[in-house]
Amino acid sequence: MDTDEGPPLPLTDMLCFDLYAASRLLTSVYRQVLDPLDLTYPQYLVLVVLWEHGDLSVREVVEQLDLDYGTVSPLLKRLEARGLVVRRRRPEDERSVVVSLTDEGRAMQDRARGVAPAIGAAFGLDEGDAERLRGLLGRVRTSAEEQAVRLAAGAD
Amino acid sequence: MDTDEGPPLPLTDMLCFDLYAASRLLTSVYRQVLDPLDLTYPQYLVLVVLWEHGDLSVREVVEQLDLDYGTVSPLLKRLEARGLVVRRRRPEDERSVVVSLTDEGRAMQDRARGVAPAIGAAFGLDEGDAERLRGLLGRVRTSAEEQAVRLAAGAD
DNA sequence: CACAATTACCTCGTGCACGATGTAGTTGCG
DNA sequence: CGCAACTACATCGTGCACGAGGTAATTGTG
Repeated sequence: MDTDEGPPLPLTDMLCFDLYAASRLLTSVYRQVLDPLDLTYPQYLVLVVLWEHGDLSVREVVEQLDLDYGTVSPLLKRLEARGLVVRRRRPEDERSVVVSLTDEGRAMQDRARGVAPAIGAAFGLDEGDAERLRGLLGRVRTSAEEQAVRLAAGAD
Repeated sequence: MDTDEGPPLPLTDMLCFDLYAASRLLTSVYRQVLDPLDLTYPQYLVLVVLWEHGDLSVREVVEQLDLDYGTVSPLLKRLEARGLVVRRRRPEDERSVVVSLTDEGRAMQDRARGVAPAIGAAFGLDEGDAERLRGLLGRVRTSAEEQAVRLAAGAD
């Protein structure tokens, strides 16, 4: 057992702050790039998964983005108000709502062609380092997921 | 000729999503750990910098956390309402507001002793990988900062 | 001294982000 | 069938997070 309490500012706190700050900073780069398209980063993410997968239920969007219904629901409402997507109840299961791209939503894919390169430049990493970063983040996500479950179980 | 526009889902999009998802996930772990203390993650961050540096002006808190006045101001207001900090106008410069810990704010440091280890477990990285991740994130932050400036200059 | 520029801070509006709660619609089971 | 359990969504309240816009205090300049 390790009773060491570590330095006054433990690495984990700093590491988490780095992650938090880097995430906010990249969102701000997205903001600048997406501003001409009048899109936010989460809205862009929804469009990305729709461009890739076509029609999706709200549930599937929630799963793809790992977000809450309470976040995605009003987000889709705004995208629908903007005319980029439509929401329809599925006839064979009236609980389910299918999200589909409109023509304007599909056209947005062309207008967003410059987004990824600009973000790539923001990272400033070569392919190897980018892959390394992805690997480390993937391990963190897996591990944090487990820890979240562990804590939830412990605080029953 | 090179008409290659890259894969349909470029790595940068996925990498940024990984960062975004990892950041949210770790915040959710913090949420579970900080919930008994009735603190949010940004509130905890403010306390961390105050524990380390002692009295700070609002400006210094903003700089330490790389946040906006519009974010920090109400955040400090809530911390003051909870009795963890006090805000006083600096007599020699009435524009400046000094944030100080109360006794209760200092006492919170003891109660928060378990936070860092729990977060460390969430990362699930050994010291070497943690350092590597920090290094990569540091480079991303530097590079994204430059790109942000570049874009701001380009969109004048 | 006047007064423009700057600094430090606050407030407001919009959009996430999530937990809690509510509500139709569907399924499972005696 | 009757009805409890479950699923898919929506809504609400709170707290960031940031841009825009405002105010008071200080500094710089002629």
